[in-house]
Amino acid sequence: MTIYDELKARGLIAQVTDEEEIKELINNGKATFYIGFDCTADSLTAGHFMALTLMKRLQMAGNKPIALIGGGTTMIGDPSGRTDMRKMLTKEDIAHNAECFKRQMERFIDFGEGKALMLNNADWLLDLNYVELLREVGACFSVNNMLRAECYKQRMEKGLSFLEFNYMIMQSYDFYHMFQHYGCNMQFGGDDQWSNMLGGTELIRRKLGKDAYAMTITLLTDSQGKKMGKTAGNAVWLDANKTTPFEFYQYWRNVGDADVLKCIRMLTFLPLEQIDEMDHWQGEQLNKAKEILAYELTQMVHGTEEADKAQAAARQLFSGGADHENMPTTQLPADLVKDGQVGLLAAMVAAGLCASNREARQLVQQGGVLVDGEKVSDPKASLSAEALAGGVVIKKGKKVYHKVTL
RNA sequence: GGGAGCUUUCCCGAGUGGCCAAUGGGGACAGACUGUAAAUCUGCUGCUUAAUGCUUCGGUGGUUCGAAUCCACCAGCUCCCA
Repeated sequence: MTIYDELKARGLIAQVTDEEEIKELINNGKATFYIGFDCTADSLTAGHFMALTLMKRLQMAGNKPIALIGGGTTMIGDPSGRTDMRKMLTKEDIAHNAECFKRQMERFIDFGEGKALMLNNADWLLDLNYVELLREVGACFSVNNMLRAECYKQRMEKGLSFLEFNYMIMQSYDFYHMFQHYGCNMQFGGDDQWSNMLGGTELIRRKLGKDAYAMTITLLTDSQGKKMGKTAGNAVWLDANKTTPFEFYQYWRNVGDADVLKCIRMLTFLPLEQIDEMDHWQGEQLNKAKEILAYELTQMVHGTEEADKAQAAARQLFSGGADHENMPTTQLPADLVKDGQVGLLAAMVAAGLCASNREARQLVQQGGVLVDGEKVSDPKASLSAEALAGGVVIKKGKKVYHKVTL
Protein backbone atom coordinates (compact mmCIF):
# COMPACT_ATOMS: atom_id res chain seq x y z
CA MET A 1 0.00 0.00 0.00
CA THR A 2 1.41 3.37 -0.89
CA ILE A 3 1.64 6.10 1.67
CA TYR A 4 -0.94 8.16 -0.17
CA ASP A 5 -3.42 5.31 -0.15
CA GLU A 6 -2.76 4.74 3.50
CA LEU A 7 -3.39 8.38 4.38
CA LYS A 8 -6.56 8.21 2.39
CA ALA A 9 -7.65 4.97 4.04
CA ARG A 10 -7.08 6.53 7.42
CA GLY A 11 -9.33 9.38 6.47
CA LEU A 12 -6.64 11.98 6.88
CA ILE A 13 -6.86 13.70 3.54
CA ALA A 14 -9.36 16.49 3.17
CA GLN A 15 -8.43 18.56 0.12
CA VAL A 16 -5.58 18.42 -2.35
CA THR A 17 -4.50 20.77 -5.09
CA ASP A 18 -3.37 18.12 -7.59
CA GLU A 19 -3.93 14.54 -6.55
CA GLU A 20 -1.82 12.86 -9.22
CA GLU A 21 1.21 15.03 -8.64
CA ILE A 22 0.97 14.73 -4.89
CA LYS A 23 0.71 10.95 -5.09
CA GLU A 24 3.76 10.86 -7.28
CA LEU A 25 5.75 13.03 -4.92
CA ILE A 26 4.98 11.52 -1.58
CA ASN A 27 4.82 7.90 -2.69
CA ASN A 28 8.33 8.21 -3.99
CA GLY A 29 9.74 10.19 -1.13
CA LYS A 30 10.28 13.23 -3.27
CA ALA A 31 8.35 15.71 -1.22
CA THR A 32 9.84 18.34 1.02
CA PHE A 33 6.81 19.52 2.86
CA TYR A 34 6.09 21.90 5.65
CA ILE A 35 3.50 22.28 8.33
CA GLY A 36 3.29 25.53 10.23
CA PHE A 37 2.67 25.81 13.94
CA ASP A 38 1.71 29.12 15.41
CA CYS A 39 3.07 29.40 18.90
CA THR A 40 0.16 30.89 20.75
CA ALA A 41 0.77 28.82 23.90
CA ASP A 42 3.72 27.26 25.64
CA SER A 43 2.83 23.72 24.72
CA LEU A 44 1.54 21.84 21.72
CA THR A 45 -1.94 20.41 22.05
CA ALA A 46 -3.73 17.25 21.07
CA GLY A 47 -4.89 19.22 18.08
CA HIS A 48 -1.33 19.55 16.85
CA PHE A 49 -0.73 15.92 17.49
CA MET A 50 -2.36 14.77 14.31
CA ALA A 51 -0.16 17.09 12.30
CA LEU A 52 2.87 15.63 14.03
CA THR A 53 1.84 12.07 13.28
CA LEU A 54 1.27 13.02 9.67
CA MET A 55 4.77 14.42 9.52
CA LYS A 56 6.08 11.22 10.95
CA ARG A 57 4.15 9.04 8.53
CA LEU A 58 5.48 11.00 5.60
CA GLN A 59 8.97 11.02 7.00
CA MET A 60 8.86 7.25 7.33
CA ALA A 61 7.91 7.10 3.68
CA GLY A 62 11.10 8.94 2.83
CA ASN A 63 9.84 12.48 2.55
CA LYS A 64 11.47 15.40 4.24
CA PRO A 65 9.42 17.40 6.71
CA ILE A 66 9.95 20.98 7.67
CA ALA A 67 8.38 21.96 10.95
CA LEU A 68 7.83 25.65 10.67
CA ILE A 69 7.49 27.49 13.91
CA GLY A 70 5.48 30.62 13.49
CA GLY A 71 7.58 33.06 15.44
CA GLY A 72 6.73 35.66 12.82
CA THR A 73 3.17 34.78 11.87
CA THR A 74 2.17 34.58 15.51
CA MET A 75 2.93 38.28 15.67
CA ILE A 76 -0.01 38.74 13.30
CA GLY A 77 -2.53 36.15 14.46
CA ASP A 78 -4.48 33.85 12.19
CA PRO A 79 -8.11 34.89 11.90
CA SER A 80 -9.18 31.51 10.45
CA GLY A 81 -11.94 29.90 12.41
CA ARG A 82 -12.13 32.82 14.76
CA THR A 83 -14.98 35.15 15.33
CA ASP A 84 -12.94 37.64 17.27
CA MET A 85 -9.40 38.89 17.24
CA ARG A 86 -6.71 37.00 19.02
CA LYS A 87 -4.95 38.50 21.93
CA MET A 88 -1.66 39.99 20.85
CA LEU A 89 1.33 38.23 22.26
CA THR A 90 4.59 39.89 23.13
CA LYS A 91 7.79 39.01 21.36
CA GLU A 92 9.16 37.45 24.51
CA ASP A 93 6.14 35.18 24.92
CA ILE A 94 6.38 34.06 21.35
CA ALA A 95 10.06 33.28 21.61
CA HIS A 96 9.45 31.29 24.76
CA ASN A 97 6.59 29.37 23.21
CA ALA A 98 8.60 28.61 20.11
CA GLU A 99 11.29 27.11 22.31
CA CYS A 100 8.75 24.89 24.07
CA PHE A 101 7.32 23.69 20.77
CA LYS A 102 10.73 22.81 19.55
CA ARG A 103 11.46 20.58 22.50
CA GLN A 104 8.19 18.74 22.16
CA MET A 105 8.53 18.16 18.46
CA GLU A 106 11.94 16.66 18.78
CA ARG A 107 10.38 13.72 20.52
CA PHE A 108 8.31 12.79 17.50
CA ILE A 109 10.26 13.77 14.48
CA ASP A 110 13.78 12.75 13.67
CA PHE A 111 15.59 16.00 13.04
CA GLY A 112 18.82 14.21 12.20
CA GLU A 113 21.08 15.41 9.42
CA GLY A 114 19.10 15.68 6.18
CA LYS A 115 16.05 13.97 7.70
CA ALA A 116 14.01 16.98 8.62
CA LEU A 117 14.28 20.68 9.29
CA MET A 118 12.94 22.98 11.87
CA LEU A 119 12.65 26.59 10.83
CA ASN A 120 11.20 29.68 12.36
CA ASN A 121 9.55 32.20 10.09
CA ALA A 122 10.60 34.98 12.43
CA ASP A 123 13.96 34.64 10.68
CA TRP A 124 12.66 36.03 7.44
CA LEU A 125 9.36 37.72 8.22
CA LEU A 126 10.51 40.13 10.88
CA ASP A 127 13.02 41.86 8.67
CA LEU A 128 10.76 42.43 5.73
CA ASN A 129 10.55 45.93 4.41
CA TYR A 130 7.01 47.10 4.00
CA VAL A 131 7.26 48.85 0.69
CA GLU A 132 9.44 46.19 -0.84
CA LEU A 133 7.03 43.52 0.29
CA LEU A 134 4.10 45.36 -1.15
CA ARG A 135 5.83 45.64 -4.50
CA GLU A 136 7.16 42.13 -4.49
CA VAL A 137 4.21 40.11 -3.31
CA GLY A 138 1.40 42.53 -2.58
CA ALA A 139 0.94 43.02 -6.26
CA CYS A 140 0.24 39.31 -6.65
CA PHE A 141 -2.76 39.27 -4.39
CA SER A 142 -6.22 40.28 -5.38
CA VAL A 143 -8.14 41.80 -2.51
CA ASN A 144 -11.32 40.75 -4.26
CA ASN A 145 -10.22 37.13 -4.12
CA MET A 146 -9.02 37.36 -0.59
CA LEU A 147 -12.33 38.68 0.58
CA ARG A 148 -13.99 35.70 -0.98
CA ALA A 149 -11.90 33.30 1.09
CA GLU A 150 -13.87 31.40 3.67
CA CYS A 151 -11.55 32.36 6.51
CA TYR A 152 -12.29 36.04 6.03
CA LYS A 153 -15.93 35.72 5.11
CA GLN A 154 -16.79 34.67 8.62
CA ARG A 155 -15.19 37.82 9.87
CA MET A 156 -16.92 40.27 7.61
CA GLU A 157 -19.66 40.82 10.15
CA LYS A 158 -17.70 40.95 13.35
CA GLY A 159 -14.90 42.93 11.84
CA LEU A 160 -11.44 42.10 10.66
CA SER A 161 -8.39 44.23 11.30
CA PHE A 162 -5.85 44.96 8.59
CA LEU A 163 -3.27 43.24 10.75
CA GLU A 164 -5.11 39.94 10.57
CA PHE A 165 -6.04 40.44 6.96
CA ASN A 166 -2.36 40.19 6.20
CA TYR A 167 -2.00 36.79 7.75
CA MET A 168 -2.66 35.05 4.47
CA ILE A 169 0.06 37.06 2.82
CA MET A 170 2.56 36.17 5.51
CA GLN A 171 1.74 32.50 5.28
CA SER A 172 1.97 32.61 1.52
CA TYR A 173 5.30 34.33 1.78
CA ASP A 174 6.56 31.55 4.04
CA PHE A 175 5.83 28.95 1.42
CA TYR A 176 7.35 31.09 -1.29
CA HIS A 177 10.46 31.66 0.79
CA MET A 178 10.93 28.00 1.69
CA PHE A 179 10.22 26.92 -1.85
CA GLN A 180 13.18 28.96 -2.98
CA HIS A 181 15.59 28.40 -0.13
CA TYR A 182 14.79 24.91 1.08
CA GLY A 183 13.22 23.24 -1.92
CA CYS A 184 9.94 22.97 -0.10
CA ASN A 185 7.37 21.89 -2.67
CA MET A 186 4.37 21.03 -0.56
CA GLN A 187 2.41 22.37 2.33
CA PHE A 188 0.19 20.51 4.74
CA GLY A 189 -2.17 21.93 7.26
CA GLY A 190 -5.55 21.76 8.90
CA ASP A 191 -8.53 22.01 6.64
CA ASP A 192 -9.21 25.49 7.97
CA GLN A 193 -5.93 26.57 6.41
CA TRP A 194 -6.97 25.78 2.87
CA SER A 195 -7.32 29.34 1.64
CA ASN A 196 -4.11 30.46 3.28
CA MET A 197 -2.31 27.55 1.67
CA LEU A 198 -3.69 28.25 -1.77
CA GLY A 199 -2.36 31.77 -1.37
CA GLY A 200 1.11 30.27 -1.20
CA THR A 201 0.84 28.02 -4.24
CA GLU A 202 -0.62 30.90 -6.16
CA LEU A 203 2.19 33.22 -5.16
CA ILE A 204 4.82 30.70 -6.21
CA ARG A 205 3.14 30.24 -9.54
CA ARG A 206 2.97 33.95 -10.19
CA LYS A 207 6.43 34.85 -9.01
CA LEU A 208 8.34 31.84 -10.23
CA GLY A 209 6.06 30.18 -12.72
CA LYS A 210 6.47 26.91 -10.86
CA ASP A 211 4.04 24.49 -9.31
CA ALA A 212 3.86 23.80 -5.63
CA TYR A 213 1.25 21.68 -3.90
CA ALA A 214 -0.97 21.81 -0.90
CA MET A 215 -2.95 19.26 1.00
CA THR A 216 -5.18 19.66 4.00
CA ILE A 217 -5.79 17.22 6.80
CA THR A 218 -9.27 16.43 7.95
CA LEU A 219 -9.93 18.18 11.20
CA LEU A 220 -10.50 15.76 14.01
CA THR A 221 -14.06 16.32 15.07
CA ASP A 222 -16.36 14.23 17.19
CA SER A 223 -19.68 12.84 16.06
CA GLN A 224 -21.31 16.15 16.88
CA GLY A 225 -18.95 18.07 14.71
CA LYS A 226 -17.02 19.64 17.53
CA LYS A 227 -13.28 19.87 17.42
CA MET A 228 -11.66 17.21 19.50
CA GLY A 229 -8.75 17.70 21.83
CA LYS A 230 -10.48 20.02 24.20
CA THR A 231 -12.12 19.60 27.54
CA ALA A 232 -14.37 22.28 28.90
CA GLY A 233 -12.90 24.72 26.46
CA ASN A 234 -9.39 23.92 27.58
CA ALA A 235 -6.93 22.22 25.33
CA VAL A 236 -5.54 18.80 26.04
CA TRP A 237 -1.84 19.56 26.19
CA LEU A 238 1.08 17.39 25.26
CA ASP A 239 3.13 18.85 28.09
CA ALA A 240 2.94 16.52 31.08
CA ASN A 241 2.94 19.49 33.43
CA LYS A 242 -0.16 20.96 31.87
CA THR A 243 -2.07 17.75 31.20
CA THR A 244 -0.80 14.78 33.18
CA PRO A 245 -0.29 11.49 31.37
CA PHE A 246 -3.21 10.10 33.37
CA GLU A 247 -5.51 12.93 32.29
CA PHE A 248 -4.29 12.56 28.74
CA TYR A 249 -5.02 8.85 28.85
CA GLN A 250 -8.43 9.46 30.33
CA TYR A 251 -9.34 11.98 27.66
CA TRP A 252 -8.98 9.36 24.97
CA ARG A 253 -10.37 6.61 27.13
CA ASN A 254 -13.59 8.62 27.33
CA VAL A 255 -14.22 9.45 23.70
CA GLY A 256 -17.68 8.62 22.43
CA ASP A 257 -18.48 5.25 20.86
CA ALA A 258 -18.98 6.84 17.50
CA ASP A 259 -15.54 8.39 17.52
CA VAL A 260 -13.20 5.66 18.72
CA LEU A 261 -12.46 3.96 15.46
CA LYS A 262 -12.04 7.25 13.66
CA CYS A 263 -9.50 8.33 16.24
CA ILE A 264 -7.62 5.07 16.12
CA ARG A 265 -7.47 5.21 12.37
CA MET A 266 -6.37 8.83 12.19
CA LEU A 267 -4.03 9.06 15.14
CA THR A 268 -2.39 5.73 15.84
CA PHE A 269 0.17 3.81 13.86
CA LEU A 270 -1.59 0.49 14.24
CA PRO A 271 -1.79 -1.44 10.97
CA LEU A 272 -4.95 -0.87 9.02
CA GLU A 273 -5.84 -4.57 8.95
CA GLN A 274 -5.98 -4.60 12.72
CA ILE A 275 -8.12 -1.49 12.76
CA ASP A 276 -10.51 -2.88 10.19
CA GLU A 277 -11.07 -5.82 12.45
CA MET A 278 -11.96 -3.56 15.36
CA ASP A 279 -14.47 -1.92 13.10
CA HIS A 280 -16.85 -4.81 13.81
CA TRP A 281 -16.75 -4.26 17.53
CA GLN A 282 -19.90 -3.03 19.13
CA GLY A 283 -21.41 -1.89 22.36
CA GLU A 284 -19.47 -2.70 25.44
CA GLN A 285 -16.73 -4.22 23.37
CA LEU A 286 -15.79 -0.75 22.23
CA ASN A 287 -14.38 -0.13 25.66
CA LYS A 288 -11.49 -2.30 24.61
CA ALA A 289 -10.95 -0.14 21.56
CA LYS A 290 -10.95 2.95 23.73
CA GLU A 291 -8.31 1.44 25.93
CA ILE A 292 -6.17 0.68 22.93
CA LEU A 293 -6.59 4.20 21.63
CA ALA A 294 -5.73 5.76 24.96
CA TYR A 295 -2.74 3.54 25.49
CA GLU A 296 -1.31 4.00 22.03
CA LEU A 297 -1.53 7.77 22.16
CA THR A 298 -0.25 8.10 25.69
CA GLN A 299 2.67 5.92 24.76
CA MET A 300 3.53 8.07 21.79
CA VAL A 301 3.32 11.29 23.73
CA HIS A 302 4.63 10.33 27.15
CA GLY A 303 6.48 7.07 26.60
CA THR A 304 5.78 3.45 27.43
CA GLU A 305 6.42 3.76 31.12
CA GLU A 306 3.93 6.57 31.62
CA ALA A 307 1.39 4.85 29.43
CA ASP A 308 1.65 1.67 31.48
CA LYS A 309 1.23 3.63 34.66
CA ALA A 310 -1.77 5.53 33.38
CA GLN A 311 -3.41 2.40 32.16
CA ALA A 312 -2.79 0.52 35.39
CA ALA A 313 -4.10 3.44 37.41
CA ALA A 314 -7.22 3.73 35.30
CA ARG A 315 -7.97 0.03 35.44
CA GLN A 316 -7.62 -0.12 39.16
CA LEU A 317 -9.60 2.99 39.85
CA PHE A 318 -12.52 1.96 37.74
CA SER A 319 -12.56 -1.61 38.87
CA GLY A 320 -12.96 -0.48 42.45
CA GLY A 321 -9.60 -0.56 44.11
CA ALA A 322 -7.70 2.67 44.30
CA ASP A 323 -4.17 2.82 43.08
CA HIS A 324 -2.35 5.28 45.25
CA GLU A 325 0.84 5.13 43.26
CA ASN A 326 -0.17 6.97 40.13
CA MET A 327 -2.85 9.23 41.40
CA PRO A 328 -2.52 12.98 41.21
CA THR A 329 -1.52 14.11 44.67
CA THR A 330 -1.54 17.40 46.47
CA GLN A 331 0.31 18.13 49.63
CA LEU A 332 -1.83 20.42 51.72
CA PRO A 333 -0.23 23.45 53.29
CA ALA A 334 0.25 22.94 57.03
CA ASP A 335 -1.68 26.08 57.94
CA LEU A 336 -4.94 24.45 56.91
CA VAL A 337 -4.76 22.25 59.97
CA LYS A 338 -6.93 23.40 62.83
CA ASP A 339 -7.25 21.31 65.98
CA GLY A 340 -5.71 18.38 64.18
CA GLN A 341 -8.32 18.56 61.42
CA VAL A 342 -8.51 19.89 57.91
CA GLY A 343 -11.89 20.92 56.57
CA LEU A 344 -12.96 18.79 53.64
CA LEU A 345 -14.01 21.81 51.61
CA ALA A 346 -10.71 23.56 52.17
CA ALA A 347 -8.84 20.42 51.19
CA MET A 348 -10.79 20.11 47.97
CA VAL A 349 -10.11 23.69 47.03
CA ALA A 350 -6.43 23.34 47.88
CA ALA A 351 -6.23 20.23 45.71
CA GLY A 352 -7.71 22.13 42.80
CA LEU A 353 -10.81 19.93 42.69
CA CYS A 354 -13.03 22.95 43.13
CA ALA A 355 -12.62 26.63 42.47
CA SER A 356 -14.20 27.80 45.69
CA ASN A 357 -15.59 26.65 49.01
CA ARG A 358 -19.06 27.21 47.73
CA GLU A 359 -18.56 24.96 44.78
CA ALA A 360 -17.05 22.31 47.02
CA ARG A 361 -19.94 22.54 49.45
CA GLN A 362 -22.39 22.11 46.65
CA LEU A 363 -20.63 19.04 45.35
CA VAL A 364 -20.65 17.49 48.78
CA GLN A 365 -24.31 18.26 49.27
CA GLN A 366 -25.16 16.76 45.92
CA GLY A 367 -23.43 13.57 46.89
CA GLY A 368 -20.60 13.91 44.44
CA VAL A 369 -17.77 13.42 46.89
CA LEU A 370 -16.30 10.26 48.33
CA VAL A 371 -13.52 10.22 50.89
CA ASP A 372 -11.59 6.96 50.98
CA GLY A 373 -14.51 5.27 49.32
CA GLU A 374 -17.15 6.58 51.72
CA LYS A 375 -19.75 9.01 50.52
CA VAL A 376 -19.65 12.23 52.51
CA SER A 377 -22.67 14.46 52.48
CA ASP A 378 -21.89 16.79 55.36
CA PRO A 379 -20.13 19.90 54.13
CA LYS A 380 -18.68 20.43 57.54
CA ALA A 381 -16.84 17.14 57.51
CA SER A 382 -13.14 17.27 58.07
CA LEU A 383 -10.14 15.05 57.64
CA SER A 384 -7.93 14.22 60.58
CA ALA A 385 -4.26 15.00 60.46
CA GLU A 386 -3.38 11.37 61.22
CA ALA A 387 -5.38 10.09 58.29
CA LEU A 388 -3.86 12.75 56.05
CA ALA A 389 -0.37 11.74 57.02
CA GLY A 390 -1.00 8.44 55.24
CA GLY A 391 -2.83 10.10 52.36
CA VAL A 392 -6.56 10.43 51.85
CA VAL A 393 -8.23 9.75 48.54
CA ILE A 394 -10.95 12.17 47.53
CA LYS A 395 -13.14 11.09 44.67
CA LYS A 396 -15.01 13.83 42.90
CA GLY A 397 -17.79 12.66 40.68
CA LYS A 398 -17.29 9.43 38.86
CA LYS A 399 -13.91 9.86 37.39
CA VAL A 400 -11.77 12.29 39.28
CA TYR A 401 -9.55 10.84 41.94
CA HIS A 402 -7.14 12.91 43.93
CA LYS A 403 -4.95 12.07 46.88
CA VAL A 404 -4.25 14.67 49.52
CA THR A 405 -1.52 14.43 52.12
CA LEU A 406 0.04 16.64 54.70
C1' G B 1 -13.26 63.94 9.25
C1' G B 2 -19.00 63.75 10.21
C1' G B 3 -23.27 60.91 12.10
C1' A B 4 -25.89 56.63 14.51
C1' G B 5 -25.61 52.54 17.66
C1' C B 6 -23.48 48.78 20.81
C1' U B 7 -20.33 46.94 25.43
C1' U B 8 -24.33 42.40 30.99
C1' U B 9 -22.07 37.06 34.91
C1' C B 10 -17.85 30.91 30.87
C1' C B 11 -20.68 31.91 25.79
C1' C B 12 -25.26 33.71 23.50
C1' G B 13 -28.77 36.87 25.35
C1' A B 14 -32.95 39.45 28.57
C1' G B 15 -33.12 43.42 31.95
C1' U B 16 -33.76 50.60 30.73
C1' G B 17 -34.08 53.78 38.69
C1' G B 18 -35.70 49.96 44.02
C1' C B 19 -39.12 43.31 44.00
C1' C B 20 -31.52 42.25 40.40
C1' A B 21 -26.46 38.32 41.96
C1' A B 22 -29.59 39.86 37.71
C1' U B 23 -35.28 35.89 33.04
C1' G B 24 -34.05 32.27 29.22
C1' G B 25 -30.83 29.13 26.23
C1' G B 26 -25.99 26.78 25.53
C1' G B 27 -21.84 24.88 27.88
C1' A B 28 -19.60 23.12 32.39
C1' C B 29 -20.16 20.43 36.92
C1' A B 30 -22.91 16.84 40.08
C1' G B 31 -27.00 12.90 40.87
C1' A B 32 -30.05 8.74 38.61
C1' C B 33 -29.65 5.20 34.52
C1' U B 34 -25.14 2.84 32.17
C1' G B 35 -20.24 0.22 29.50
C1' U B 36 -15.08 5.21 32.52
C1' A B 37 -19.92 5.72 25.90
C1' A B 38 -24.30 8.17 23.91
C1' A B 39 -29.31 9.62 24.79
C1' U B 40 -32.71 10.91 28.69
C1' C B 41 -34.41 12.87 33.42
C1' U B 42 -33.01 15.82 38.01
C1' G B 43 -30.03 19.29 40.55
C1' C B 44 -26.55 23.18 40.14
C1' U B 45 -23.64 27.28 37.95
C1' G B 46 -20.40 35.30 41.47
C1' C B 47 -17.83 35.04 46.64
C1' U B 48 -18.76 34.06 51.79
C1' U B 49 -22.03 32.20 55.85
C1' A B 50 -25.47 28.61 60.46
C1' A B 51 -28.25 32.79 59.06
C1' U B 52 -26.64 37.31 57.55
C1' G B 53 -23.37 39.71 54.44
C1' C B 54 -19.96 41.13 50.34
C1' U B 55 -18.29 42.29 45.27
C1' U B 56 -20.29 42.38 40.02
C1' C B 57 -23.33 44.37 34.55
C1' G B 58 -16.50 48.12 29.34
C1' G B 59 -13.45 52.25 32.51
C1' U B 60 -13.65 56.75 35.56
C1' G B 61 -16.42 60.34 37.90
C1' G B 62 -21.43 62.41 38.91
C1' U B 63 -27.01 62.83 39.90
C1' U B 64 -30.14 60.15 43.56
C1' C B 65 -32.24 57.88 49.99
C1' G B 66 -31.15 54.09 46.09
C1' A B 67 -28.19 52.83 39.44
C1' A B 68 -26.73 47.23 35.26
C1' U B 69 -30.57 50.91 34.38
C1' C B 70 -30.05 58.50 34.32
C1' C B 71 -25.79 62.26 33.16
C1' A B 72 -20.49 63.47 31.74
C1' C B 73 -15.93 62.04 30.03
C1' C B 74 -12.70 58.01 28.29
C1' A B 75 -11.81 53.26 25.78
C1' G B 76 -13.16 49.26 22.43
C1' C B 77 -16.33 47.57 18.57
C1' U B 78 -20.28 47.81 14.60
C1' C B 79 -22.94 50.49 10.84
C1' C B 80 -23.90 54.84 7.52
C1' C B 81 -21.66 59.30 4.94
C1' A B 82 -16.67 61.12 3.24
